This record gives sequence, C-alpha cells and structure tokens, in this order.
Amino acid sequence: MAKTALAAKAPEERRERILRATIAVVRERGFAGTRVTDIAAAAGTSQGLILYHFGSLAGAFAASLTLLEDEFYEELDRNLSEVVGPVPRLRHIAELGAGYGPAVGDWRLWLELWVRAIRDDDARAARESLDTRWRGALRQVVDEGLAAGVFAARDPKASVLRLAALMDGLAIQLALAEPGMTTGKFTELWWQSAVLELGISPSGAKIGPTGGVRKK
Amino acid sequence: MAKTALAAKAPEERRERILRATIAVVRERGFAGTRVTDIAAAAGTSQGLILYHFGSLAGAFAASLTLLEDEFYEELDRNLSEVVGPVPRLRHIAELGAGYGPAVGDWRLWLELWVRAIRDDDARAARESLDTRWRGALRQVVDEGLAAGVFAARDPKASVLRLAALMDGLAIQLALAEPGMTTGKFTELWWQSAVLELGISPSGAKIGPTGGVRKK
DNA sequence: GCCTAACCTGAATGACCGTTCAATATCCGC
DNA sequence: GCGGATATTGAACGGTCATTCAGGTTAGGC
Repeated sequence: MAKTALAAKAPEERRERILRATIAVVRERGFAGTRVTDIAAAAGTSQGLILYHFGSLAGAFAASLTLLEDEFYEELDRNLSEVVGPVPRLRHIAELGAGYGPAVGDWRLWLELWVRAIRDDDARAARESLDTRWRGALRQVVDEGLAAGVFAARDPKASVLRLAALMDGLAIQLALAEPGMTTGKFTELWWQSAVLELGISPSGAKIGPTGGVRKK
Repeated sequence: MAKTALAAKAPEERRERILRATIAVVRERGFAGTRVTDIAAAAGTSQGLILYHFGSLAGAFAASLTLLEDEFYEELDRNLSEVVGPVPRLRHIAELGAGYGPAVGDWRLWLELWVRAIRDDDARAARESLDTRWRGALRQVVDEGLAAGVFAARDPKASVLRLAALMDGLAIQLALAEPGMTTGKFTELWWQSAVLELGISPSGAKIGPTGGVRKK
C-alpha cells in the first residue's frame, strides 16, 4: 500500500519537476534560448523523458504555462489574504509588483510570455487568463475601498485598467534595469498614481510603508 | 560623373534595403523566427550579401536597430511639429500611441525589442535611447504646458515617467489584441490619465478629438 | 515470481540554418 | 578598355538540436 502510493506518485513528481525546470530555464534564457538539453539538465533527467511526457519542446512549454498559472493564482490569493483593509491592501499590491518573487513578480518571464503570446496560442491564453485574474484582484480591492468610502473614483473600471497597465509599463523598466528605476521608485510611482486615481486621502500613504509587507 | 554618383550609391541602397527588409521580417516573425533566408527573400538579394555586409545575422539585427532609431526620431519630430500648443500636442501624442504607424506605433516590434534587450547589448542600447528620446519629447510638451499655465503637476518628472509607462502598458494589450482593447480605448484611457496627472481643465479634453490628428 | 504496461534512457537520425567560399560580375581610376 | 577592388551570388559545409528509437528498468496485478 505505502509502496503503491509512493510509486504511483513518482512519475508525477518527475513530470512536475520537469515543468518547474522548464520555467526556471525560460526565466534564465528566454523561450528562444531554451533547449531540451537545458531542461533535462535542470530537471536531472534525460532528454528523452521530456519528449515522452510532453511530446515536444513546445508541449513542455505549454504544460509549464499552466503550472505557472496555478502557482500565480495561489500566490496571489495568499498574498492578498495576508493584509486586510483596502488601503493597506492596495499598498501591498504596490509593493508586490516591485518584489521579484518566484511567481508574481518575475517580470522578465512576463516579458517573455508577452512576446510568445504574439504567435503562440497557449501562451496567449495563459497570459490573458493571468492578466484577467490579476486585474480582477485589483478590481476587488478597489471595490472594497469604494464600498468602505475610502476610495473615490469617477470611473473605477477605467482606473483599474490604467493601474494595471501602469504596473506593466513600469515593470518593463524594472525588468530591463533602466538606469534610475529601482523597486522603491517603482512602488512610489505606482502608489502615487493610485492615490491620484482613487482619491485616497494623504493619510493613506502614511499607512503604506509599514502596511503589511511580508518579504518571503 | 552622373554614372559615378549612381553607381557609388547602388551598394549603399542595397544595404539599406536589406536593413528595411530585416525590420519588416522581424516585425512579422519576431527576432527568434527570423532567418537569413527570409531577409534575403524580402530584400530580393542572396543570403551571401547579408553576411557580406553585416558579418552575421546578429550584425544585421544590430544595424537594423540603428536604422530603426533614425526613423523613429525623424518621425517623432515630424509628428510633433505638426501640431502646436501644449494641449493639442498632448492629445496628438495620445493618438499617436494608438496608431500603428510604420515606426512610431509598431508595438509588436517594440515588445520584441524589449525582450531582446534583456540579453542583447545592442538592443538594450537602442531601446534605452529610443525610450529616453520619447520621454524627452513628452517631457518637453509637459514643460511647455506648465510654462503656459495650462498644466499643473505636482511632480512633473514623475508624471512624465508614469504617462510614458502607462502608454507602454496599454500598448501591450493593444499589441496582443486583448479583447476589449481598441485604439479608441487606448487613446481615451491614456488621455484621461494625462488630464488627471496634469490637471488639465475639462475644456482641454474637448479640444482633443479634433486637435490636429493627421492620419498618414 | 512472472507478465504487461508504464517509465526512462541516451545514442542515432536527419532537418534546418548560419556561415564560408570559390566563382563571377560590376565598376572606377587610369 | 584594362586591372584591381568592391559587390554579389548560390552551392557546399558543419554544427546544433528536436525528435526518434531500440533497448532497458520498474512496478503492480495475478
């Protein structure tokens, strides 16, 4: 029994290890620079196994994207449940974007995904789903704040869209290490925009700097 | 004499044709999908000539980037000189970003450049220079407006950074044809943000829709 | 303890593609 | 109009890499 359960899990674990390795290698070298050999080396398996499980390199990429999605959702939920109240939560989001976490803040990987989404349908679907979820989370925080009367936005839907897009735009500079762009600046620039968009009272900004940041 | 001038120019023309073809192919297939053969076909030359002139495929990419820069600068200057006054000019910028022009608005090419800039130094330099110039132009318009008293920004430098980043972020959705994102929406979302950031009086927005748009 | 199916390996295969090269063609100064 | 330099070609080369394959290994039902 015990043996059965363990044994049955082994191949599945192997599979997942390959997917994690795939993400790691893509993060490092980009889609274009990722070879089957690299993944095999990173996962500690043979090239053959990757093709056995996923049929092709593209198949491995596609499968790794759904793992990426799952992890992103999970981490997002965990992160947001950590902090309560609309203002601290929003501030937390501002800091989340700047942090280079394994799933949420990995902006270079995000850039890769965007470009791959231009031509690959799996990537397109993954990135769209990721983005929708992310905007939904932001939207939820904004709605909370509106309901509580701490935020005032003329057009909340548009504000959410803009704030999400702004984060992507700032992320590009962060990802490319544009001189002058730091995580601190990232957070402050975004936060100021949020203040402006959502009419947050200045006191809100003061809560921010200590508002539930939890660097893993 | 006449012949001399013409003949001397022929190879140079050929060279430029290759660079233009390179840009066109990259636009279509991305850096990762661009082959020497594709460029040769698009330029109507042999593969050999591309290597003869640029040494390698990467060399051709690098050289094409400087052509891209030149064209971008030229087009930017031309576009901005077309319209006078800070508010119409800003509005023009809002519409420029949405337009898929050959040099300015080609957002998919921009995404490609961003990703390439992660690992390629020529691309990094090109994109940084492009971005600086672009932000400078935006900055200039903002300064104009401040001097004229039509804009009021608490922190103009930060506003420029945010407005530039917002455009990039919105551009991603436009480039990936995110459902719901249109050129009209792009323009309006950005414009609203500009209004908010720069404290433009509502009348400014009314000038906008007809303010010197010139679709080439 | 055997048999079958799932798992796994790494060497062999073959296609693709950047680069090289030998052979023209073109041109300009003379 | 000749000669050497500059352009240009396209076929051949060689390396890289995804994919295939023939052959193990393992595990669990019987």
